[in-house]
Amino acid sequence: MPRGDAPPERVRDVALSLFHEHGVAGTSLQMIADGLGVAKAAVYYRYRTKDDIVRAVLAPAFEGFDRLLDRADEQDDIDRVAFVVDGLARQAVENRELYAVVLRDVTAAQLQREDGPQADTFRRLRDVLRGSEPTPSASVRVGIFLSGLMGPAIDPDTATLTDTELEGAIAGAGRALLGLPSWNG
Amino acid sequence: MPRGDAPPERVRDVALSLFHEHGVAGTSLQMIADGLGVAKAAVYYRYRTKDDIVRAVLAPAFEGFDRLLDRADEQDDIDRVAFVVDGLARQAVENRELYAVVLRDVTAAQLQREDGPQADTFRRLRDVLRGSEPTPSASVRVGIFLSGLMGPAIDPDTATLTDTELEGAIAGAGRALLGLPSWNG
DNA sequence: GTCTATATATTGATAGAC
DNA sequence: GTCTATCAATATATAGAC
Repeated sequence: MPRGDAPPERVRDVALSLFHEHGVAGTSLQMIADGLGVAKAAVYYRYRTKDDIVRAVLAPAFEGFDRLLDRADEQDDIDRVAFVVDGLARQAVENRELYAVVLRDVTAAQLQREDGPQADTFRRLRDVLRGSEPTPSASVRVGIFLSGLMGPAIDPDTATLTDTELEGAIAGAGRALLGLPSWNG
Repeated sequence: MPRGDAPPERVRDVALSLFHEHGVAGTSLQMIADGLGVAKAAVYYRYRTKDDIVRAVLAPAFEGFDRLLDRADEQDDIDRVAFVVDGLARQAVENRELYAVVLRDVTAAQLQREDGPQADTFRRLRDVLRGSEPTPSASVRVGIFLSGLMGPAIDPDTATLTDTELEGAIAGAGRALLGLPSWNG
């Protein structure tokens, strides 16, 4: 790869790390360019605005959500919630930084609200997780699970866990929270 | 109250609302001054730097945490976790915006890491909630509860709940998550 | 205590050379 | 495709009048 080359994929990687560390609003285009080792204008050649970069960084998370929800639709009603809980646990662990930004960052949340399809995806997620009994208590537990999902993934306290251990622990916690039978008890 | 008066308490209120809506990094001193209806220099007369404002806004949350932990120390071992869960649920509901910023904002989290006492408070919180069996799974569940705590409090989906309902639902979810007997079943 | 005016640095974004 | 140079706007913060 030639010197100074900054393909869109590398821009996304560097931007994601910076978004995770400093937040979207706390990350400037200069910081992204510095992280890539190029000038600002080289980044603007790939993306027209900063918002375009943010959208490109966040998009894979929503593709993951949508794929998971589509497969969940094919499950039996009884297994559906557990299927989504397990899938979210796996995706959150596999892509810790991305999920932390998507689920925590206020600027990212604002963009999501302005984007119809992404807002729909979150609605679908909440509907499925709420299950057959949409009580207020169930809505609260869904909210805790969704916003708590990335907590352990970025918590220094649980940083020593392997991906497999963390994924199992998050899935188990999600089942306990949503009143599902646990896979190990 | 005379025209243009901006006591420190009002600065904190306006700043907190802006931090909650735009994030700490996404909030400028001009925005705070505009929200107060005064010039920037009037805000600087009360606080020397923007960081000072952020610290003044976040401080009450840590005072609340510390008070709760001090009272928890006086409880029997058996009741201690439930006592902290209930207390956190109450405080999160009573001060939704503040807890959302403290528990979600990346810039706020950075300030917390740089501040020894605040980092200690979070350690104490995690230690108590983890309970007598500090397994990795317990650590994960504590992480989910702490980072999920403010999810329902700012979720439009559960915005129609009264404070009492929401507090009860969060406390119940925390008990289910941390393996405690529920107060209502 | 609050104001206007200002200083200096950085922001997102563009123009044009190479 | 990447650069330097530059734009207008905004950032934090200060000086000094009232």
